[in-house]
Amino acid sequence: MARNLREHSKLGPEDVEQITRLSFIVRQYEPNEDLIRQGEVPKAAALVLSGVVGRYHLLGNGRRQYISFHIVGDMPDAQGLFIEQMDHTVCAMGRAVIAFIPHGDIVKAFKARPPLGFAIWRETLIDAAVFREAITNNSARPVLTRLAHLFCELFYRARASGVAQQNALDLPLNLVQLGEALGMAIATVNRTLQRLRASGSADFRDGMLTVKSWEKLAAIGEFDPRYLHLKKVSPL
Amino acid sequence: MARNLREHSKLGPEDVEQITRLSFIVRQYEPNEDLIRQGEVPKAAALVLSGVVGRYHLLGNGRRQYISFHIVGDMPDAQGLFIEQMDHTVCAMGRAVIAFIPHGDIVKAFKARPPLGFAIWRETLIDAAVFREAITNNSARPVLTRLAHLFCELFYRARASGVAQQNALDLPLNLVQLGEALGMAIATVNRTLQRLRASGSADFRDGMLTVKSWEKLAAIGEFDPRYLHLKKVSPL
DNA sequence: CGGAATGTTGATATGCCTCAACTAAAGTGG
DNA sequence: CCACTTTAGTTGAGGCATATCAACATTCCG
Repeated sequence: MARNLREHSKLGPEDVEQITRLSFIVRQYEPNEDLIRQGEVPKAAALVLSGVVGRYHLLGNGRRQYISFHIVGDMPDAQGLFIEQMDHTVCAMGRAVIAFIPHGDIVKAFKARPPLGFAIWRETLIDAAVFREAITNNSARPVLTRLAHLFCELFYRARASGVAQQNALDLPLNLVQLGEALGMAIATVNRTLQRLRASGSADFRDGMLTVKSWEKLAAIGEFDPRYLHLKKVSPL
Repeated sequence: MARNLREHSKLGPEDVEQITRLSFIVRQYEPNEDLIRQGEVPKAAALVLSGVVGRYHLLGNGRRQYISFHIVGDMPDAQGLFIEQMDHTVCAMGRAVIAFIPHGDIVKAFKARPPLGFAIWRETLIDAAVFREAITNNSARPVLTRLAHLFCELFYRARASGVAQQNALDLPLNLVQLGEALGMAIATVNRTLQRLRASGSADFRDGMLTVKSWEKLAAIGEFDPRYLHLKKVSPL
């Protein structure tokens, strides 16, 4: 948690120490299991220890719209600290290990160390920047660019968190879920994935993303990482 | 500002008093004038006193993707408090009057009255909820629903802020901007507007939205206001 | 071995985009 | 005050990207 917050915020030793004093419980989730549902009132904040979690809106027809994906170190429902009722659901994409930190503890830590509160605030603000980019991605870009952009973002963030291997990333998503994130039909996801492969930029299969050429992928995805507000990362 | 924060957060008299002590400067903007641009580093936060402002991403082809619209009482760039560089531009849609409050003053106010900080934090979190809804709206809903949903949201928020007349709202947008917000071509915006009119739910023309039947409009837009996390508003 | 989940492919349909022409209103300069 | 230009909106025709549907392949698992 400290490492990830430091990826975007300045924290002193006292702040880090304060983090280590937070109480928490850990739980493992199976693929597709929900951590917290739309309408519920969270009492603790989730911190991803391993795996990938996603957030989604439930649609009228029973389908989902995935909003964002989160990897190690992310707090996918930090907004629950000050918004009582969940307006979306958080679920494990693959198997995932999650730490839950009681809201009360976090707020107490803010009082003791305001910079810690600012760092978590900042985390929620970066979250919002990612949402903004998703609006643009899904509204204004053709499917190939859209898919490439998502892969760029996830790979870049994974590199920043240190969970990506040199050029590969565990991404436990299937075609349906990719489609529900990007607003495209499953058949289109499939064909677009093949176009990406053919371009020699990236290969996604069996929940594993392999970046063949970061340059090409970033070009296809029109990816500019500044919106992530992270420290510089060498992408490859 | 106090009225709008209270629309979603509890503030004591001391908090409100603290707000009145903030220093600020006021400026009027002409339609389409930018308040702050992508890449710039804001030193003050904008508060909308009158008019409508929008946020947008600049796309490769020179077009825009509008991210959100903001009305009286909103702080459209509160995220600038903790994110140095703007990843999008904020501009006036129609004529607008804006108050700028120096970041330093706001942070000082947080130190004096933490609930005030939490209220502004909460404001940025509601912002994020609006973004999430926009992702779903633009990715998963057909054009008629999409347009109706946007109108529902803006009208509902305007009612909460007290700027809407009984059933009408000044919405200084043209078809191009509506299209750039919803990811649709201008011709489609036009035809969809006509379908809305024909449905007897709402009429938008010359920058004025008239809600003929809130029930119908909310049904067409599949609108559920809970994601706005406001106190109950009687919509009509 | 059968069944479920996931991915693949082709054929067809369609919603929306693009383009282009036209109207209407508003602003501008002689 | 009137031609002229500009801007915003409207409409129709045609095309295309993507959705939908259906069949089939593959893998996994009990």
